Amino acid sequence: MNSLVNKPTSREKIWHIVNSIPDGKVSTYGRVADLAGLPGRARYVGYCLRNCPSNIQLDWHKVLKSNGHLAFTKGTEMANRQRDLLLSDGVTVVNNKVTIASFLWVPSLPELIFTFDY
DNA sequence: CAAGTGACTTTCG
DNA sequence: CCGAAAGCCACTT
Repeated sequence: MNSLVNKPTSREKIWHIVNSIPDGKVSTYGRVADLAGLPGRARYVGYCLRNCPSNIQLDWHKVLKSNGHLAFTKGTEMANRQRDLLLSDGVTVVNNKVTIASFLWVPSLPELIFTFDY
């Protein structure tokens, strides 16, 4: 069946998944890639977050490394910004790191499917 | 077209 | 826990 809308590009899929992460939850580069249908493309997720148009709103701060660490070196301006955004979402950040076991977003299949609006 | 570059991940010591 | 190595792939030079 024909779709009425254009196919999203890979980076649009990534942005969509990132913005689907609920407040108070986090995900990882690798998982975002998987959920966007781009397995093995964790580095590309990082690329897309760094190079996103400044006019779109993106919850980039909810994306962490696979071990829960922020992607930025502790103490850097970006790390501090990300920490503050996470804290204001209710996510605990200790030593530049989030306890993945407590805050990882694990959507059910229906929840994932309905992140897409038709 | 070849080579360098990552907001990455996993494995191994 | 830390670092190195290898795998990864889009993008830039």
